[in-house]
Amino acid sequence: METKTFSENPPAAAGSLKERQRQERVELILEAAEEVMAEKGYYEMSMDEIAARVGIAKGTIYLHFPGKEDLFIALFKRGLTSFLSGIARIASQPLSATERLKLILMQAYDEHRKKQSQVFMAVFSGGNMRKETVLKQLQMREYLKELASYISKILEDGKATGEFDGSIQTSVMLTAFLSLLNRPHYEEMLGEASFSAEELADQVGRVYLHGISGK
Amino acid sequence: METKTFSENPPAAAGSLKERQRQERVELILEAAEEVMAEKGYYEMSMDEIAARVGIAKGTIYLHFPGKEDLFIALFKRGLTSFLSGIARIASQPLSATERLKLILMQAYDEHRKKQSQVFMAVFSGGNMRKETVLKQLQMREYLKELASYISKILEDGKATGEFDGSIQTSVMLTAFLSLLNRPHYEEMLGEASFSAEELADQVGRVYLHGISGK
Amino acid sequence: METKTFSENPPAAAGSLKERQRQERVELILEAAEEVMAEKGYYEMSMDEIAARVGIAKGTIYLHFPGKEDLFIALFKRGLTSFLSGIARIASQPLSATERLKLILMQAYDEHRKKQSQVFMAVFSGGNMRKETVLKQLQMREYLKELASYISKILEDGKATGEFDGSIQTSVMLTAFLSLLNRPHYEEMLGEASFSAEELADQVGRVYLHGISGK
Amino acid sequence: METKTFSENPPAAAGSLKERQRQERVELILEAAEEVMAEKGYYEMSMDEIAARVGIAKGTIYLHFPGKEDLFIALFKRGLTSFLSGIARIASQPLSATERLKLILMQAYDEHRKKQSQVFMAVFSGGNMRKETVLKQLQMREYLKELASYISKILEDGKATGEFDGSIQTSVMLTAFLSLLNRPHYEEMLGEASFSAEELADQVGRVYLHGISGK
DNA sequence: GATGAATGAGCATTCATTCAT
DNA sequence: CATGAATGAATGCTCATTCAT
Repeated sequence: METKTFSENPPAAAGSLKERQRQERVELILEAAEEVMAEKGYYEMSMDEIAARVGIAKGTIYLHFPGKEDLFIALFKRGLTSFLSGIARIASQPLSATERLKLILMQAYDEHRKKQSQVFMAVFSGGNMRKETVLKQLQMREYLKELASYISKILEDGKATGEFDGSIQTSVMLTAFLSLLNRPHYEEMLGEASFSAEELADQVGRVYLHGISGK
Repeated sequence: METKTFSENPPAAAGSLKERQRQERVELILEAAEEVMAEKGYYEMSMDEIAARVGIAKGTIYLHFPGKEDLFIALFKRGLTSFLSGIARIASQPLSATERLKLILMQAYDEHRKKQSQVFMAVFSGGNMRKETVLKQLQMREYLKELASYISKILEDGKATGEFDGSIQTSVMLTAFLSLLNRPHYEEMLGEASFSAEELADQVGRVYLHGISGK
Repeated sequence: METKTFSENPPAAAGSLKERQRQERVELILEAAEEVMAEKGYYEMSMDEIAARVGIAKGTIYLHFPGKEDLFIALFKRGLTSFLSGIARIASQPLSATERLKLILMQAYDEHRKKQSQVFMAVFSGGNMRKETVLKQLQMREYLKELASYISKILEDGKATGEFDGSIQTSVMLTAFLSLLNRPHYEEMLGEASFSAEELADQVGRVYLHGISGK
Repeated sequence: METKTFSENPPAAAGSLKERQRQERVELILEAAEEVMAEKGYYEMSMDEIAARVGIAKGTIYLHFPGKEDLFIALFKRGLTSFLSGIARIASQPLSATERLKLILMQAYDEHRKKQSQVFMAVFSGGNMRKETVLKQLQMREYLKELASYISKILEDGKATGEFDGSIQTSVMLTAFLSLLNRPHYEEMLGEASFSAEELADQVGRVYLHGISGK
């Protein structure tokens, strides 16, 4: 897809050399921003520090992003997109709905993607940014809806096959699932031992699927 | 001689007039701060705006709180304490563990307490503040542990009576429960219709207790 | 002397009870202010701290002094007056000009009066306060002139008796003498051992009187 | 190819264009600060006013100095260094100790250097700043000691040649000399006519060297 | 008279954003 | 294009002064 129609610059067709370099730059910036964001959160992420980590001048960031908020939005989209692509892959696998949900949990808890998740989970869990900032960006909604629809689809699938309880509203199931996705950090606050991604996914999966009730 | 009665020193229970007024002021400030905090989050909550909303001078806030962080801490404690008192009441009722959890969910989703919850939920969900700020305050940990212990107690009770599945770790149950407590705002993001507190509590409660699986 | 014509208050002739108490208050405030001033200097001397040290309310200070500057002025006058009375006593003694100067030096270096001296020496050595603050107060000039005149008188006396060199202008002698009066604190900066008041007065006196030249 | 010449790194001797401009800016700021400092003292020297006088934005100052204190320290060092360089030149001249002291006095009284002297004299005369501020900066001590050592050296020289009285402690001589260095402003307070630097140096020199005693 | 809570102007400092080079 | 010096609005905080009680 990605039919970019931006190449109107005089010099050339913005071939692939320049463009590739440009994309690289953007990528580096996002990576650094992600790092800082994960370490310090939105408000303590300074453009200076990002630039410094990339090794470019502060002004250069503004060549690629109109402002700090926009950089964050990009970060968010990137994280979500990456997450989504994983979800999409999982969603399309010929597995039971149950299996697919478990895989998604595992992906969410995966340390590897942690930083990226952190960025958009931060938005989910609220309080982290001016809400307008985030919501004003309509595209974000679209991405979120896409995420929601993938999961809803799985939930509906499950209902159809009888795997899941048809009497519970899908939106509630979805909501609860999303809540559980955000790898909890109460652990650290409460001083509990951390679980591995697998363990956590397994146990949380059991709660989500079968509840905490004894039979 | 010096037959001092019990209320002559200014700092402590200084009669009731001054002290009452003082408490009122503090309350007003906290209320305004809570509002701003809920609207904009910690970093965009400015002392100026709080003062303006209360209708007092900026300096007055500093008569009651040493600084912005302390004001936040107070806010946090206030929210958590209020929440905790509800939890404590519920926890002590002669109800089944299951019933008690449901009541707690209802309390958490109650619109009335929403803003207060938001403040300390914000801390839960992280990213909102410099972690040091929050964690340096040891009492906070204590309060959080108290919350955790109330809920853990109920969970253990349930396990003992056979209501809950003894093969799932209490810490996981707890973690999942806390995650679900935070009234989800994906709703608004996803444009879904909101549920009432009762409905939400009921449905989420079902998921938490019995899972989403069909029988 | 002190023929105060301020007693026009309705209640009474502002007898001596009220007035005495009033003077006591003023004295206590000045004492505390002097202390703080000596410890922290003008700008870090806060009305709050002074009030706290006296054990009165901040507002009460304003019943006796129109403002911080005025309090300082009073402090200055008090120190200078006290110093002056010493000078006056010394000046009037039937001693040689030389002896009298030595006594003045000793008084200046006397640890006992240190705090009081510090206050007005601070003005001398400049930089400590907005110059206008000090100079706007014309009376200060008068007091300073009085100090200058006492010393000039001694210097002239000395010239008359041949004790002092008539070819050096009195104003220079005066200026140099005043400079030497301010007990130096380079000592502490330079890490030198401090002298006692006597030693210092003696040695500085020798320099001032006979110069550092070998004969 | 990258035929880098010897001056490509920004931080260090970055060529001469940028660096020169930078030094100019720093110089302008220091000059303005010096002015304000001389007029109002440390506490009433506001960053705003300095910026305004230079004609730059407030933030720009912080590009060159980490904070107000540091700006002051720089000011102090600058004044003292400048003064010291003069002293060093004088001290090394093949003149009698007496002559050298006179030259130093002249330099100190020179109107031209007045403002610069004022800054570090302000530190000398104390009261002007939180003592910690100044003394915490160890280098300051070093500079002061260097000044003291230059003068002590001259004094010792004089004693060795018999010019000066060997029975007076060098530290006292030094202390007295430093006191006299601070061009007295009692003049202005006392309304006396000011002397020219030469006259003043000459007369004060006579006092310092030979004392005020008539033979 | 006292009090001390309230005021609000003033200040140092930060940082996203701009723009001349 | 890239740079990074410059900007200036915004913010937390202090403290002399006022005034209702």
